[in-house]
Amino acid sequence: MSTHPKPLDREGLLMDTAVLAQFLIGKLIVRAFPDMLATARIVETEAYLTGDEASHGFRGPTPRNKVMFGAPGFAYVYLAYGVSFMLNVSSAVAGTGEAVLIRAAEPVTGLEAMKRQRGDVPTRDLLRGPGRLAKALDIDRRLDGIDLCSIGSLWLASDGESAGDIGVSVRIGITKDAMRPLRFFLKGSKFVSGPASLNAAL
DNA sequence: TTGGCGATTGGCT
DNA sequence: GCCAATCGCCAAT
Repeated sequence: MSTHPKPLDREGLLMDTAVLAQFLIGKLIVRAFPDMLATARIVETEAYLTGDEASHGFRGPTPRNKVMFGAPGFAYVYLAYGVSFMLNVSSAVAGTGEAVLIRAAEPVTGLEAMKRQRGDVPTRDLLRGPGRLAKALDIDRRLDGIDLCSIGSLWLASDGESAGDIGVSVRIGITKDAMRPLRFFLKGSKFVSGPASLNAAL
């Protein structure tokens, strides 16, 4: 039984959402499976802001997106294209509808549990892409609204290691407000998703 | 009550 | 590279 990594402090997440998206690169996401802990290092995120037409929060709070309008550090989980779940971290003070999408991560521990969820895929592809990440970590709407700053079924932690160089690009898969530089990724990581043209290490 | 629309993925050409 | 699958959400009827 491995030790449970200490959750991030909620107060420490109160910052500009685009900055939080960069802050989360290199942090750990921890999933408690019945038989083991799975952990992964976040390597790719996107910020969704107030006044951002690509954001689910753009038209104000609804039953689906209400977590975005709550306090920071809670999970906003939704189903995309009727096929894939997306994990977001709520950001900014309550009343503000902003969030950070977790797009990809590098597996660290609990590979067996994650491969059990995903089937026979290469380790590199386990958490490469937001839908794959959610599937590997068994994340769905049951986890919508859970506290990511306390030990439970899913939380965020840090192992104290610095992230490395962070790259910036436009966000993937959106059509509105498509030119904003709000996607962040760990330069050189083979666990990052998206086209090589966006991931070039400049 | 309805229908148009996705913050994607995997399979096929 | 192209595209269908699949379904919850929500603005408009």
